[in-house]
Amino acid sequence: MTSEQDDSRLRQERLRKLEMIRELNINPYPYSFTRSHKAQELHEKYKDLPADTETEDVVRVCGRVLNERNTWMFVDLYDDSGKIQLFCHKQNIPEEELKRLRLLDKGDFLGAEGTVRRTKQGELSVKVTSYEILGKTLQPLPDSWDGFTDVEARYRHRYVDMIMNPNVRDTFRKRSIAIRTIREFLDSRGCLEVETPVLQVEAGGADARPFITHHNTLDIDLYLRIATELHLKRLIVGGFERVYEIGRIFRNEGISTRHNPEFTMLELYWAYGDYNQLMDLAEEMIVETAIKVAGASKVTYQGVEIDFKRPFRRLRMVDAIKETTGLDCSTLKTFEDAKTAAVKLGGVDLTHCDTRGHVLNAIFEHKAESSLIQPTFLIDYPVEMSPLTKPHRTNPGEVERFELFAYGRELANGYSELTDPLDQRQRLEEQAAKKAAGNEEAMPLDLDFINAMEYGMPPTMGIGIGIDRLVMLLTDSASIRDVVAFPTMKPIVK
RNA sequence: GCGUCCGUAGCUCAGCUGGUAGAGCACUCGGCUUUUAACCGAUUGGUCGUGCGUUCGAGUCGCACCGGACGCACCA
Repeated sequence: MTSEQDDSRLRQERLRKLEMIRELNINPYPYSFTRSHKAQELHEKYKDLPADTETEDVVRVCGRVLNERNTWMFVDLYDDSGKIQLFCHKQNIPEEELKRLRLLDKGDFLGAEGTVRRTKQGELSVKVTSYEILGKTLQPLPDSWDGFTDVEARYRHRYVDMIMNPNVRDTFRKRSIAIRTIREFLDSRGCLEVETPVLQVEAGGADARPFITHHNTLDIDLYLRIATELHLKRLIVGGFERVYEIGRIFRNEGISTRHNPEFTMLELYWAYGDYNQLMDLAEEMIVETAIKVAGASKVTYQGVEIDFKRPFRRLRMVDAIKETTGLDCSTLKTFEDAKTAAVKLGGVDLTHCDTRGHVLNAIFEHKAESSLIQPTFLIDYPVEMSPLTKPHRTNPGEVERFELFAYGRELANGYSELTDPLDQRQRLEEQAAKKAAGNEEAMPLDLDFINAMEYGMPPTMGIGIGIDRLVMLLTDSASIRDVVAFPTMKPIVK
């Protein structure tokens, strides 16, 4: 096991110092501190101050001590805007107070007052005349020489990760910017942000295994939602023409660098539009988000340049298959034809395929998906794997669905929503039959959803975007855990 | 669930075909210093992931287990 950051020797030492601070009648955990400037503000205000120059300007700064040199003569103080150096010298501070600095440790919070100067070395500093401790640390921070690199420890103690690794804080700021951009984009287009139930009697709207929980007084099992789709569409039925939810989704599946059991999805439903208009809208939103987060529509992800430049390529699934395998799907009339062709290609896992459409999708996933590096809308899916999607207006057996891929990964899924209640009932009954036959990922029959649709639903376009995966791409994060502040971890068994 | 790799001091790691458990950093003490110290000196710190086995002798070899990383599978 890795360190729990509780080495008793180092902690005891800090407890000893804490005791000494208290014996001096100093509160090591005071109530407030009035600051005049953040570090960044000082750097901006005094950017033209020459080296080895003093000012008379008195400032008050506060933050966390992360480094100290020359026996506390130079202290690196960090706030959430950056670093400012403190210069602590007996010339300016009473000697006994100067000595008390040694009761501090790296990691402690400190407030200081003094004048602004730039040192001979060119480092902007606060020449400290008085200081106060604002929070004593008991746990030692990781070695700043080696950094905090243990992958497991970083995720388990994310707060330490954030203290030690500025890029981690930066990633979460960017995540916030991404979500805010999307909100503003949608709000400015008349979309209404709504909230729908997390706890559901049946978990529908996607193919995934749900988490199960229990309500005590009702004495019933409930599922955590695997999608927000079915409730958002009820809102469309209810008369809201543009609704969206940025919500946590829970799926009881494997954990990997691209999957966290809980993740954040944007789902948007917009009446009177179809999947063609939706692709235009999605492009615009994603490009705007990329520019706000990464500064440009072009980003580098894991060494590969990804250009979110409009328009994104639009590629029919059957054409993607043809491009990479040479296979003409129109010659595959039946499930058996498709299976035979897939076996002939080799390397296609058909374990969960029970229809022609699923086989085509498997061929795509195994042969073509990883080659979709630049943003590409894969369009026109087989009807069998899309029970909530409107049939294609011209191509039999297909539906008006797209998925957006970038770096070979799925980012979004959208379609012209199925609005025919009779067709919907039939498709969900087929799903329910599969579920009854043991397919854990098939959708349950949500009769109330069908009932809602029987009350009438306008033509609607709808999309789901994996926010975590989008943020991964825009922040060059290799793992979904890098963009989730507190990723799911196996508990430590003692 | 399967495969590959990994587990030695608080951290980063060394430790050869089996033979006295090490280094740097951190911590503590001391020194030096009115502009950079990631300095100098000394001390402290270990059930070598756990268990069993082979052996005169195991950090090292074997087996099992625990934990982790990555990949695959599952999953958009």
